[in-house]
Formats: sequence, C-alpha cells, structure tokens
Amino acid sequence: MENHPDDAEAGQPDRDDPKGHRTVRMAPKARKDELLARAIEFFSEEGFDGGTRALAKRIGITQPLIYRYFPSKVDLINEVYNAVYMAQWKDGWTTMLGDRTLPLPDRLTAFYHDYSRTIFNRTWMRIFFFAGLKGLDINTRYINRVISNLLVPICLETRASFGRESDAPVIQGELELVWLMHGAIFYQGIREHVYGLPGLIDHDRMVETAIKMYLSVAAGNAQDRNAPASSGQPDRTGP
Amino acid sequence: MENHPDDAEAGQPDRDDPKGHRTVRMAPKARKDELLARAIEFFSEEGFDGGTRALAKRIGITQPLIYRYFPSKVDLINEVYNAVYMAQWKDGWTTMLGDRTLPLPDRLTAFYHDYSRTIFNRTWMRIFFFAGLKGLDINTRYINRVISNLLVPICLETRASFGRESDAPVIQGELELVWLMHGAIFYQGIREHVYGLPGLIDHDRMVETAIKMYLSVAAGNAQDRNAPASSGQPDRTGP
DNA sequence: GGCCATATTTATCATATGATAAAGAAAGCA
DNA sequence: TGCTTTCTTTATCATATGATAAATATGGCC
Repeated sequence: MENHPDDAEAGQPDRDDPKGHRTVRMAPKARKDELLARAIEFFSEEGFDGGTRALAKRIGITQPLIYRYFPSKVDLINEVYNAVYMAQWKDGWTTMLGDRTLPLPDRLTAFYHDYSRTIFNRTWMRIFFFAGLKGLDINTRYINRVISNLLVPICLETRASFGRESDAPVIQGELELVWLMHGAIFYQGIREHVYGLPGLIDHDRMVETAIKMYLSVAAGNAQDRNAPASSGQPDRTGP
Repeated sequence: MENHPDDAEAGQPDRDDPKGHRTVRMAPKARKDELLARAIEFFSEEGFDGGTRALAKRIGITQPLIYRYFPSKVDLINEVYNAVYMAQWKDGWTTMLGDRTLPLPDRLTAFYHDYSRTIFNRTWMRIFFFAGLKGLDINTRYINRVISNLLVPICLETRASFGRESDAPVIQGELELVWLMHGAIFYQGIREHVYGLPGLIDHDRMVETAIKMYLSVAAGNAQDRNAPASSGQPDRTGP
C-alpha cells in the first residue's frame, strides 16, 4: 500500500506466481466470464474504487488484460450491475404476489422467502450500497422496479384481501406501511452483510414475523377506514 | 497540479477565488473546527476515498493546509467519526427507555422520535454506511453500543411490560423481534439518504406504526409463551 | 509604522491509478 | 514442423493521490 522499498514482488507485477508464466490461455468467452465473476466478488469487497491492478492480481492475470475484454472500468462495472441485479430479477415475483388462488399471507411468505434467498448475500447487498452511495442510477432504477413491480402490487393485494378492492391509485399511507415491512426484512440482510454481524439463525421465521406485523396493522387500518377523515391511523396526540 | 495546458486556474491551484489571495487568516481552533465541519459534509458525499485536494477546494484553502491541523487523512477521518457518532450519542436514551413511570409504548415512541431526529440526516446516514462497507470499526463499535444500550433494554422492558419480568439473559428470539422494529424504522432513513428517494411525509407516524407492529407481535408471543416447546412462533410448515 | 510569530501558500516527492501500444508466446492448422 | 492467429504480457503514459519542506504574507503588538 505505501512504500515497501525492496518488495520481492517488484520484478513481476500483478501475478503471485513465483516464477515465469502461469497463464493458461483461455477462450475469450470463458476468460470474460471468469473476469466478470471475479470482478463481482472484488467490487463487492472493495467498492468501485478498487483498483484494476488489485482485481487483476486476484484473478491471476495482468492488469492490461482486463482491457482486452472490457473497454473501460466503467463498462466492466456496468456489466457487473447487469449480472447482479438485472439478470437475477424474476418476473415471477409479481405473478406470485398476484395469484389470488392463495391467501395473501401465503403469497407474501412465499415471495419474501424467495426474494431473500436471491438478495441476502454478500455481493448483492454490498454492491447495492456501494452503488447507492455513489448515486449510480442502477440503484435508483432497481428501487423503482421494486416499487412498481412488488410494493404497489402488495398494496393492491392487501386491499383486495381485506375486501376493499379498488382501482384507485395507491396512496402514500398504504405504500409507507409496505415499506415498513419491506425495510424490516431487508434490514436483516444489511445487518449481516454490511455491518458484518453474525447472520440470522432463522431467516424464514423472521420473514414470517415481519409479514405478520404488517398484516396485523393493515387489518387494523381496514377496520378504521370508514370513520376518520385522514388515513386510518390513530392520531398520535390523542389522549 | 498537473498540466491543463491553458487552464485559467493553472497559476492559482485549489482556490476558486479569481484573483490573488482570499485567505482570511484564522485562529487555529476556528480553522480546525471549520475544517472538521466541512470534512464531515465532504466525506458524507464522496466517501472516504474523496481526495484531500477536493476537500481543500471545497473549503477554499490549499491542500497542504489540512496537514497543519490533522497529521494524516486517517486522523481527520477519526475525528469525523467522533464528531458524528460519539459526540451525538445520548445516555439519556437508555434512561428514557427504562423509565417505568410511563407506559412502554410511550417510552418507545419518545425514544424513537428523538433518535430519528438525531440520525436521520444525510451526513449521519451516509458516513455510517461508508464506514460499514469499509469494515471500519467505528461501525461495529456503534452497533454494539446500540445493542447493549438500546435493544437489550427494550427487550427487558418489553418483558416487564407484559408481566414476564426476569433477569434471565435476553434470548435470540426476543432480540430478533426488536431488530425487526428497529430495522423497519432505520430503513426509512436509508431510503431517503442512501437511495436518495424523497423523504417521508410523516416520520412520526411511521415510527408509531412500527412500534405498534412490534408490540402487537410481542403481545402475541407473551400469550403463547406457556404452551409450546419452541419460541412461541407458529410453525411455518403447519397445515 | 515596523516587527515578528505563524497561518497559509508554492513547489515538490513518491507512489498509485486508468489506459494504450508494442512485444511475446501459446495453441490450432497446414 | 512451421506458420498464423490471437491471447497474454511487458513497458509506458498521463494524471491523481497523500504527504513534506521551504517560501510567503497576514495580522496583532509594541
């Protein structure tokens, strides 16, 4: 990192092979795949400021080789996005949430179990936050997709489930409630992969509890819905 | 700096003052305070990889001046930590949570309102995540303080509030439940300051809803407590 | 008003970074 | 076996970085 004056590695940059070449010449596609996979790993640890030399060293190649497969570091990062977020998205999630042959609690449970299994891992979680903090649009685009394809449908299904079906646009209050559940669940992934705390013993039970919390308050709101002028939540300044 | 061949700024690096000196000679303490305040701002935007030159430019001083007040960048960052996290912590939070002259829901509400007002701001939230991702120990230490001074007390007060007072150590399941509430609330700060989504309209109401969710499930657990062998949560594989 | 302590700047170092061009070497094929 | 393709490396550039030493100039004090 700083000035190791007479580092033994000085003469043979970037590779950790003690002598000459270690290169196994690879087919372009295989090499590119490998590079991308290792880059995902690498950037999830180091952030996007991680250097291309460090990445190359980790893979066991020299740094300029990266530029044969990706025109620039930014291009590499973009492919990382696509692989981690776009490619792992399942349209089936929205379908699953809307399948009214099952009770809503079951649908929510099934969805969040599957969703958690997809995103609760070190690379997904960390890259997501690195991107969010940098303001990269991958993050914004992903969140917008979550809202329109997951959270809004959940709002609508919740209405229907409590016999208040309507095509009226989802209002702020409904969405906030879903965000609370979603956040409660998502935050457990943050604990583990961003804070580095030990993982949950029983993810599935945690998910079920969060859903239970949501539904119990949603049910309460459904009953209050007739009377008050505002949004069905008790006034906090009341007696 | 470098060689922007014909840059107008070439002769007067780092300052944006169009002519000569703008320097107002400041007392060391005042200058250091200003530097620290702007560094907090700066690092919360750029992360800890933000350069000292960019920071200096933002303040309107030259880069080496930073090193008169902070021996190294790492030292500066450490002072940022202390100012943002250590100095803003209130021991009163723990006291407030344990004040049994008030009903638990009121205590939780008062606490989370105050806590949110302290941490729901751009600098706090973002620096926290920059530090978490980098694995800096500020983050770990802070979380440990949250657990022992906030979450564990909440567990104990919850027991007492439901007539199950005990000195037995807090078990995993109790803590997980509190983490769900805490995460639900905290996540709303993430939405705003890390994802950059528009802020909540009514923070206070969100906090109250999250607390209500928590207490309703905690109450349920309290009732189940006698019968089942496990932890009072219905078996998810049941019919 | 001139002097002096010191806050601030200029100039510079050593190293690290993303990126490019040219040299080298591993395989497939005749 | 030798040739050709192209995967991989060496060498290098231009710039950016954290940090230091020496020169400058500001403002209080007598």
